[in-house]
Amino acid sequence: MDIPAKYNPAIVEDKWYSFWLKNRFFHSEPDGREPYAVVIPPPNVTGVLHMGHMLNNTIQDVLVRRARMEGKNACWVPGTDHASIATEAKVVAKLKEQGIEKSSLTREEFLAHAWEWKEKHGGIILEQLKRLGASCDWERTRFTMDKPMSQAVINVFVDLYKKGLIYRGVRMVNWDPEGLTAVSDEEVIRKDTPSRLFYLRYYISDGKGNPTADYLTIATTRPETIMADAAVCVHPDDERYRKYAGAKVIIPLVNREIPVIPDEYVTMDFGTGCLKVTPAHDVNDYELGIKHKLPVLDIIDDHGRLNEKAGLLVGEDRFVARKKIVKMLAEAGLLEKEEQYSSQVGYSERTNAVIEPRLSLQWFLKMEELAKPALDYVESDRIRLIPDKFKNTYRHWMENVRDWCISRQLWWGHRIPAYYLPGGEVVVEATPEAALESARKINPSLEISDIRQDEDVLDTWFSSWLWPMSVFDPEKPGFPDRKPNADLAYYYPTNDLVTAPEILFFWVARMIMAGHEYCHEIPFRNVYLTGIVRDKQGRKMSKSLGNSPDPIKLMEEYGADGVRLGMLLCSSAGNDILFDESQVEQGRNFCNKIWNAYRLVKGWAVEDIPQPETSRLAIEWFGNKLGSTVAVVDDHFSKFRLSDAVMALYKLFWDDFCAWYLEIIKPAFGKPVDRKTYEATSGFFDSLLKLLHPVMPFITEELWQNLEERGEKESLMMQRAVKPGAFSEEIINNFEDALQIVVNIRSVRQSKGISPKEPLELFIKAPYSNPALEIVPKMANISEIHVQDSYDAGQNAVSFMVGTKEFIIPLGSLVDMHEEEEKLKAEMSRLEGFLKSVNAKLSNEKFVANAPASVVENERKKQKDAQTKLDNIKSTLCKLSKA
RNA sequence: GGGAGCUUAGCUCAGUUGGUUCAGAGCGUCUGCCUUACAAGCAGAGGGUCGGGGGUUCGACUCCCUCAGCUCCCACCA
Repeated sequence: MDIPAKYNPAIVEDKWYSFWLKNRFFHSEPDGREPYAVVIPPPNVTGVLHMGHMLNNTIQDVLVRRARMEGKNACWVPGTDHASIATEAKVVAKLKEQGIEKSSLTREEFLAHAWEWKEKHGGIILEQLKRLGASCDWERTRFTMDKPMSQAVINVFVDLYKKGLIYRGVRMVNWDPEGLTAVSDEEVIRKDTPSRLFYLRYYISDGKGNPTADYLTIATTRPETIMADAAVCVHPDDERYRKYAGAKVIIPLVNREIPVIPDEYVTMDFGTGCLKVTPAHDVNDYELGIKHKLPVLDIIDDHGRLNEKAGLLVGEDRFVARKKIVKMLAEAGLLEKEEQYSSQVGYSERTNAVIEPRLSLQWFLKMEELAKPALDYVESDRIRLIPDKFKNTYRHWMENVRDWCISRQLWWGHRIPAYYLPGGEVVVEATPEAALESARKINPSLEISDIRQDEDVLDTWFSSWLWPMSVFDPEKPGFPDRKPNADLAYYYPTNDLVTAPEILFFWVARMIMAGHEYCHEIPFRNVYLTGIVRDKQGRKMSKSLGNSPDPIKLMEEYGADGVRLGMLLCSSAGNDILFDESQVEQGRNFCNKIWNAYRLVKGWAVEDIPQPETSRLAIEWFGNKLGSTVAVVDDHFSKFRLSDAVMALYKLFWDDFCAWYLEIIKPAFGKPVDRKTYEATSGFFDSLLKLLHPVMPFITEELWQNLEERGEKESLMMQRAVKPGAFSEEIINNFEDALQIVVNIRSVRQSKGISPKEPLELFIKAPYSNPALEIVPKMANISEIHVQDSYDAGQNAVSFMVGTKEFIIPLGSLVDMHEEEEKLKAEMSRLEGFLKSVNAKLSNEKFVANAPASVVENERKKQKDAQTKLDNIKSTLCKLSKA
């Protein structure tokens, strides 16, 4: 035999992927068929494939390939995201390695570097997806900063601004002192961080700015911000501090007077019940400051260092300053005590720097109006979240939505199309020329050089929220009334979106908003939320932990199909995935199983000889089994129960097809197979390959191509899917009863140490008729089957039951009759107990009255079956005791 | 502190309006096999009082309450 015993994915995968590409099988254009569209969650343009991508894209590919085989016009649009902050951080780091500081470059120079980086690394992740077998329409590959895509972003900004939904305002933002940009609330990760709580003395002023002997003690974790204090706040009901109403205290070291103000915000039993209010550096304090009209003093600069307004420790980093000021306070006798304290500190998701709450001028998008219809779509199930538990989370977020800070102090991204006039006025237009025109309405003498464009770029998500529209028709977003182009009209709304729950709000919710605003439509019908891929210990896989396997290496070792199957087997929607290499190993083993089944069938000589009855029976059974399993698999897929669907296919192939069907029809070694059986088997193989193809595209294509002569442009991926077939439960049940008999006989052999080579006889109590019984002799090495009224227990025997029937195998001296008797007695008492509970149920009038008829009927059947079994056992026991 | 969710076999998970012989699957484990498709394999077996307690019901893994443990989201007491 010249087919190797082990499947080698390496030599197969490249071959077929190139073949698919060459024939443009992935490409889609609008036509008369029903469309099926999926847009990829665009990965970071400079990213590399990680396990999350593997899972996500495997699922998308399975869905897309299935739709394609169902005859739909499937279109999976790939692309990448410019990921402004992440990419800019990478470019900055790269430049630093080369000894170039970002600050030494102009915007244009920096962007030139960034584009160069993008051109060099931008394609990597998409190339990696090809290894996985992703059937994306690569001719439609998009990048969020492509010219037309960018234009869409700008147009939308202008449109929303003109609708009054975008505004500029001073807000407390999450400042990332490392990335030197504001980040959104969602990009801040709160982590329990051990810190210290310092108790500081603020002496009461005598009214002339001099300290009295009396003082208030406040607790703070941020002593370095005392220079920015605007007040000390106490609870109005706090007896301890009532007498200080209207008093002033003196900030330690700084010696500036600030008022003591009352506010319910203070928690009396935390710390000392006395709170220092620092409006510029804390969100709550800022709110308090507005309420009590306190002055705002900002003492921290962009880099997180104290600025000249601090007066003390100018130029020191905030954390260094903290240490130093504590020392100074201690030396001045103003530090009462300090204690360990664990508090929630915000960290930047991108740079991991401690977030500094900071006041700054930013662009915001009003969310309330946009959120309302987006919530309705999900509430009314026009958009389905899978699993639907995420509806709750989604609702909670949409009902408490806050305005979206959309400006970022970066260069890599879509530059905000706002232009400032010398007089400070702002105009927002899509182009500098249009801006000038608008500006001239304010001041007719202006020239283009007089207006200055905003330096900031837009949040990345402000472009990705248009993705499902702009990949098809970049002109459309920004112009709600324009007619969609042919692509958008045909593919939109898309069908399924597969993404991670962590970006449900970042991305999914906002796409729904944008879709409503600009297409008056939903962007997709189903949102399948995958789990987070974690390692065996439940830790999220991440580069920093180093606990993530390299997907490319994994595919090299186990094959893309093996990895795909491994990922799918353990992925139920919304649940996190505890990744273990053994799952991928299982996938590889399954590939090998398929490979060897093919090897077996392909190795047979076919001759025109009579078909054995056993083969006819097996063919009849497997045909029915296949029909029923396809229905089950389709049902699982329709409910996005992917791992169940895949497992059903796995068992159909491994257990039903290989372990039973092939073993039954397999001719003796060296003997030919009859033509009828061969052709049926070949047909089954064809169906199985079609069923498995969406899950394991490479190996199935390879085998399908070899199964028969194929045309030059024929491909399995373009074949029609196998439809659920009509099936007879009776045929399936009869056959599977026969299989159960085989299993029981094998089990008897194993437990009694009888070789499979030693033939045995089987006795069945009449009446018994099951056409499938014919397979038993071949599969269990039974020399004769006797169906007769009674079995004379003159010789020792073991028995077993399948259904309610009893089967007996005479074993002579091999069997320990005492042991058999004990076994039967144990079974008898179990059955008696069971019967008792069934009888109790049936004699309960309430049960008979209240339970549905079918349930009662079933109890009656249980009763009858149990009774039959019991009778059988009793009569056997009786014979045993006679013998 | 508010909200959501989870807890079923050694591991990962199913269990679909409360009712089929319903306590399941895969992997792992154990036993016996290198039986010419496959040891990445074949055959067989064992394994759980469904987190604890209470309640509703003729009937609860399933519904309610409660306790314990875990996860996530939101808000944050400085």
